[in-house]
Amino acid sequence: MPRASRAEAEQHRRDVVAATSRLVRAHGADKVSVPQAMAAAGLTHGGFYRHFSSKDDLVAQACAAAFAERLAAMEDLAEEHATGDVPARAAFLAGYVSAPHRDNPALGCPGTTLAADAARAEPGDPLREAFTEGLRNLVDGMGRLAGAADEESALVELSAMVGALVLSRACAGDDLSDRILAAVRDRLLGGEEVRPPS
Amino acid sequence: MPRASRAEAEQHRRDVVAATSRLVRAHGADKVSVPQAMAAAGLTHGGFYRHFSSKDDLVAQACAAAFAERLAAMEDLAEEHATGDVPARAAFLAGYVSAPHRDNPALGCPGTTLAADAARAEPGDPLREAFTEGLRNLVDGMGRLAGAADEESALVELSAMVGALVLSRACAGDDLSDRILAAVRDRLLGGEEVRPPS
DNA sequence: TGTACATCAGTGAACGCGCGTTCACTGATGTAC
DNA sequence: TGTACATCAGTGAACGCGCGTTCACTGATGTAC
Repeated sequence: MPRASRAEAEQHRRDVVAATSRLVRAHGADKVSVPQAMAAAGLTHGGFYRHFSSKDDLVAQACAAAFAERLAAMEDLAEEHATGDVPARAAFLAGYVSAPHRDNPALGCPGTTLAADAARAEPGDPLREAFTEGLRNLVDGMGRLAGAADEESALVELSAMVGALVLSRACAGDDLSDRILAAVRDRLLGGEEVRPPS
Repeated sequence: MPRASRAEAEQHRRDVVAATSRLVRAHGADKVSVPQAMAAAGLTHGGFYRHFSSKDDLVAQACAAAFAERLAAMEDLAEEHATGDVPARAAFLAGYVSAPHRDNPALGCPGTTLAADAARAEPGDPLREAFTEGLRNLVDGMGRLAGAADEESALVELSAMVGALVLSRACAGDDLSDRILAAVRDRLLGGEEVRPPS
């Protein structure tokens, strides 16, 4: 594959970002190498620097893509439940604080999987910037889902949700893991009956 | 230093674990190398395998030490406030969900700093085991601080606290970081007046 | 529409580096008498 | 208490490996006429 068309090349770039977005959520930024990221999109590592200025650049783009994906899912959920009997907020929450989300970090919220990597990055680091912007959008999105609740409520809820996911993943396999999810889900839903999103 | 006495050697082992406990909380398990861990205790890397069976073994011991340290601090707090006018729970919480804790991960709660590493470890991994046990003890300790509240409440509170710390660290430098801490602290304290612990 | 040529996406070998781990060695510590 | 010797904590060089990054090269794509 010595020369792809511009459209193909652009698609390759998107493929690498999408694949890395999943890999990095599952394994952490440090555990995903440039050759692995390229291979996940069917390419060899040599062409990497025609698409990205550095590995940090790719990771930051992967983080932004993960947040964008999650926001899109939230928008869909808001539309689905706009006229239904189950509030969109409850559906979102029940899907978020759940065993499937715990067990599939690769497709899960980057707020739970990339926070540690963002925290360890320097303040000027592109990952830090991407994470911060993504988190801001996520908080705004939650406010919209809940019907313009105050920011404080959105921040408290999101903290509990993220903390529950992070802790339950860290002790997955132990009884405690399920108890954490159940406790936070029940408390945040306040006893509401909820059909989990499909 | 060709041969230390047994007592010295045991002290060296403890020094390495203590130093690694701090390094690993600040930078993550992957970013701390065996030579760095040994150097932090004034040793060279060659003698490492007389003390530890592998790097994973050291990291697990460092995790356990970090939890033990935190639990000891909780016990002290409980004693200090046993007869005071400020409930121990409120003092603990105010210290936990705070800018100093956010800005000093090296000495902070391993529940916030090592959860990501534990989550990415395999279920049989010694780090996973050490984290799970430490977390269980932390939950129990919170129950005792709050005066035998139900486990569900302790789990919900701890999730919110950990989530707030993790997210605020990931966007430190941005306004959002302080707002997260303030929101969770205010909500959990329910408006109580609190003197932060020294 | 054809032709000539410059561009550049992707390849695969190579670079220097730090990693976790191993090992022969040193010499003070610990022990047996 | 003194002596002889085995033990072993710590040293520093070395191992194979995978990392991020660079580079000469290939040949289809894109463009100018």
